[in-house]
Amino acid sequence: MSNAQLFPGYTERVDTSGTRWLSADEQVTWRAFVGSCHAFFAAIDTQLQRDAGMPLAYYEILVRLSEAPDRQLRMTQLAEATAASKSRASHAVARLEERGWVRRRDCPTDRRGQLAELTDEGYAVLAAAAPGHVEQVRRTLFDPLTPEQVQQVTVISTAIMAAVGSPQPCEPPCEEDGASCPVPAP
Amino acid sequence: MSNAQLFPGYTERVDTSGTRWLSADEQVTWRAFVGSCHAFFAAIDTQLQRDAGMPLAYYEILVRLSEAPDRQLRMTQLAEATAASKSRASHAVARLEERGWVRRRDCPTDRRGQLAELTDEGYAVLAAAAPGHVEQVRRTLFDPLTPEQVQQVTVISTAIMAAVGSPQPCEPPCEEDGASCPVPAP
DNA sequence: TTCATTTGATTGAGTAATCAACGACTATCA
DNA sequence: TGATAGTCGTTGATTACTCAATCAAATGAA
Repeated sequence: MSNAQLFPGYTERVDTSGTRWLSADEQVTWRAFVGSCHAFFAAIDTQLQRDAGMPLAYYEILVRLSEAPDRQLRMTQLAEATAASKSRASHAVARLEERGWVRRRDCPTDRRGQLAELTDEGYAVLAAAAPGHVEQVRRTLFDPLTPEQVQQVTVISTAIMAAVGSPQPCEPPCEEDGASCPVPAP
Repeated sequence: MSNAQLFPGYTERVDTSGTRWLSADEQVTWRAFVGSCHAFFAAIDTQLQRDAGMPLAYYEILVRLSEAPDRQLRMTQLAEATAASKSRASHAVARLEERGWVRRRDCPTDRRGQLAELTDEGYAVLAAAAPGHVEQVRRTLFDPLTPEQVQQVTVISTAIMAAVGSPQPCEPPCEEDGASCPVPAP
């Protein structure tokens, strides 16, 4: 295996294996992207863990439930809404249930089904966590960017989402959706 | 706790608690960003796991080692280079050592220190994994974006990194760095 | 009806990440 | 020299995520 093949000097080109290696600029972009995403979500998680005792993934579950009619969601819907596998949703809800923030109910229309329901305590915890979390998102995402850059984040995110082949970016609910006073998330 | 306080109707404003809630547009941006990052890195990990039997975090360790002089790095340097804790680096290197891709050596100048060294087998595994990984990165990040948007990714990532307060985006090494034929990464 | 298929959700095993605690060594300064 | 503080790296416990297997109920075709 030759070095030339493995290390084409950061020039934009295709080698004998047909690989379209990254150019020097693309390397910079890629590493900046990976590094910033890592640092960003680590900071989000650290703040939430410290101030609310939960990671972002759990926070998102509480948010989706808070936005749902009657604060209830079928397990499968919850999994889809949080971009998680059914297994992950099931495990996570089990933990949240231990803390008393979520409760499981039998689905009245499908005896296989389960409804995850946000408890009053869960709602209170979410409401208490929201301001600090939103402030953290603002400080590290919106404040450092210009309005044009924020718009670009939306456009770029949508393009990546489409390329990855995922359903679509998860929209916040409409106000007439029947959601019962959701916490403003994010 | 009032709903008005918790759910200010997606208008941009500050409520009585002083929280700067997200506007409707910001909600869309935030959810698109979170969703696309999640989907993107999940796809990257899926491809690497399927075709090379390792997650991105392990791939990055092999890349940093491949770029280092003598393919060696002190554990602390490796942790910094991969934006990981020492603990995480230590655990990860232990797994990679079990697979024979990395070897530990005593540091000659500091008897507390350990050097993680990429083995020939590890290098071969990395070289074999690189084309598929780079192709995945291209398909899901660079191909769907315009050159201007790619440039914006760099600028925006740098701004976020600075706001998070992390050292700086990890640069790819210069060619005169003494690196021993690194795999082109990412 | 009966049987096969699909869907809904959970479980358990295996792997990975975090956190706090620790042992070993170095550096500094009296 | 000796005491103290700091650095290097590992360990073990806890928690989280993934994957494959499983069970139960609904669906649909013969």
